[in-house]
Amino acid sequence: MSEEWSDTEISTLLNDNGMRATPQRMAICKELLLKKCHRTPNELHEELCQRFPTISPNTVYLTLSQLESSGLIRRFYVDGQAIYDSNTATHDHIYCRVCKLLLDVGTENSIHTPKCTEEWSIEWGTRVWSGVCPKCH
Amino acid sequence: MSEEWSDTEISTLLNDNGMRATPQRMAICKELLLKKCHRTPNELHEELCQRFPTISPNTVYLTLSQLESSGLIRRFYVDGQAIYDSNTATHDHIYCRVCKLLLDVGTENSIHTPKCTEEWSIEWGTRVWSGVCPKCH
DNA sequence: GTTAATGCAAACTGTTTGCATACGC
DNA sequence: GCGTATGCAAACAGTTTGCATTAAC
Repeated sequence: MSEEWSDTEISTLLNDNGMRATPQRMAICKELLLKKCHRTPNELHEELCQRFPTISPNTVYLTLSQLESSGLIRRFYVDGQAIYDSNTATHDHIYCRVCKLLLDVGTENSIHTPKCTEEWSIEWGTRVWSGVCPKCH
Repeated sequence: MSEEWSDTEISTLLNDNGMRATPQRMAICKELLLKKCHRTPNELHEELCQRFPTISPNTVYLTLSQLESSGLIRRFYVDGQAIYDSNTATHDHIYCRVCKLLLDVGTENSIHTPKCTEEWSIEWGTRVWSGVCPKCH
């Protein structure tokens, strides 16, 4: 994936995945896909409100759900809060339960799905390490 | 930990962790601690309602929260749902997104906290593999 | 023109809070 | 008896649903 996507490329990507390229969706994709980042639905909604003052949470939730179904983003939960991650490669996270900082952790050893899951069709997985970051110590 | 705990042992365990040994809490501990299992707060509440018809969700949530603070159980989230796990050893899970089956996965390789977290104080972590189980295939 | 996306509102679920009563220590 | 735990109710947050309007294809 290139760092800079043109509107046309994003539009094509959406269409290829059966989604119409509305301005709101384009903005969501720019916000999420262009950078490898974590966002909660609410964070995204607030960011988008600056450009689309009338955008509804509904639209954000629906779009995120469709992007996830298409495999373009992943979803997991920390402290009961949904987190969408545009880094779809298998990787883990560390989470500071004090300041809520959430970081990717590099996996120097490649991550293998466990042996006993051979009969399962595993789609993805992430581990969240919980603790306290250096700053909050 | 022995498989069979006496009421006295559970009572002592609670007191040692600064909690009073009420009948409701004893029941929660018997349900959760005696077996290595996963429970949602709501599942526990429903089970306990059979013996304590007036027990409130409040009591269940509070007790679970205190047990977690004491490190006697762990909490993580699947599909936005809190799961309490009485197996406090570091281990992972596989989750069937169709039938909601949740299983432990043995970790034949020991799990090390990642290198870049040396300055963090990591308390625990679990990975949840998502996919479809053999039955639902 | 057909069909899907949007925005608004209301509903819903899981969880937390406030407070008076009951009970473990 | 002191202080925490309980149960009830209400509040709350995140998310989902229903539906009429709008806009992409």
